[in-house]
Amino acid sequence: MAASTVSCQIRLFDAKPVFTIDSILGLNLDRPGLRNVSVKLYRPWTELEPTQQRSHPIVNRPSDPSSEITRTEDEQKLNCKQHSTESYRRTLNWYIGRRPRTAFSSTQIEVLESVFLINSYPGIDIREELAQRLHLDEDRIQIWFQNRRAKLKRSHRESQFLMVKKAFADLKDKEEE
Amino acid sequence: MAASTVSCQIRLFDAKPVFTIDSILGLNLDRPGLRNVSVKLYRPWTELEPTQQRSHPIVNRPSDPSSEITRTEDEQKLNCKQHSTESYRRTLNWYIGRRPRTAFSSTQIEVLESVFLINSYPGIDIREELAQRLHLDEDRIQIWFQNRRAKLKRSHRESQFLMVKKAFADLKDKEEE
DNA sequence: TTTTAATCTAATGTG
DNA sequence: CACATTAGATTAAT
Repeated sequence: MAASTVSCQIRLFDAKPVFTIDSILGLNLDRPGLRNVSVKLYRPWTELEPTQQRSHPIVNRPSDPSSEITRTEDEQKLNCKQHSTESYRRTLNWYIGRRPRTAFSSTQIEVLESVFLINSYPGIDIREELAQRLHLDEDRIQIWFQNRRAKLKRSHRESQFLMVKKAFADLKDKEEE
Repeated sequence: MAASTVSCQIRLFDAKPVFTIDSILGLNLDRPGLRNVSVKLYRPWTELEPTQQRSHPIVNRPSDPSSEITRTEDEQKLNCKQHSTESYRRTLNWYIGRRPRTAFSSTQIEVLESVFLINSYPGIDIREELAQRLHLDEDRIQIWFQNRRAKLKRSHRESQFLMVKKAFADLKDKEEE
């Protein structure tokens, strides 16, 4: 397996890992003309092959379940983690082979929200039925419920934070009387 | 009998599928008011406390009076000008529920662009340092980089589109010869 | 009208 | 599955 060619691109970012803000600003201010230091910039999307670029399936039409996009193996290959810990590598994978964003219709959202009201942890059976009814993949249903739960939790945390904040404010007002 | 009331809430999620999707949808149609799950959003800036945390929520102060290029001319104009309409704008923003648009100073932009040149995905540590240096919230820094990446990507897409377009045009010219 | 800060959320990776 | 993050899309202020 001639797999050694894969890793070279990733190496570029690990090679020069540390730029302090000081150095960046120094580079910018002191030598404005010399900014073209041969540092490989991190612009993953500029290296996308045209063949992989999907046209623009921005709107996923519900009546067309055949628009399913299969995961490429390239992504797995790029997962070659030798000694990483850099966030760079993660984001690199996120650019390549990302599924086109699904745009749920309002009626789909309506149904999903209704179900969520009753049960925010639908089992596989319910998810499958929803998928069939809404002409969506079961994957999308599952992701939707995950994101929806996260949203609910977030809002709960935030409202709690506001309540605590207000409690403190009230306490302070009382002290001043 | 009284003790059994406690457990019901915890069991909600592993409960048997008492609700079919049909019944849920029926419920949805019959009682559309139930659908509004209005969650409390986190909008701290909408709380108009008399004790302002920031002197100017709209326009940020120029960062360093000590070591900077005197670019403050336009910014001073801005500060004066904004005063008359500020309360109105605040009310409007409260009504809309959107954070007042942050106006970065030119020096802030300069620094951000410099860092972006080197690293368009700054980690939390760099973002925090930038926030401290530029007297901005780390939130704003993160949003700025998100938008900056989107801008770069957009411009890249557009230039690619133009290139493809031109390639087609050239091809056509050749055919006509 | 154009640019871009802000928002929302689908998608992705990790643990 | 929760969680943190990112990208895509849109809104709204300049």
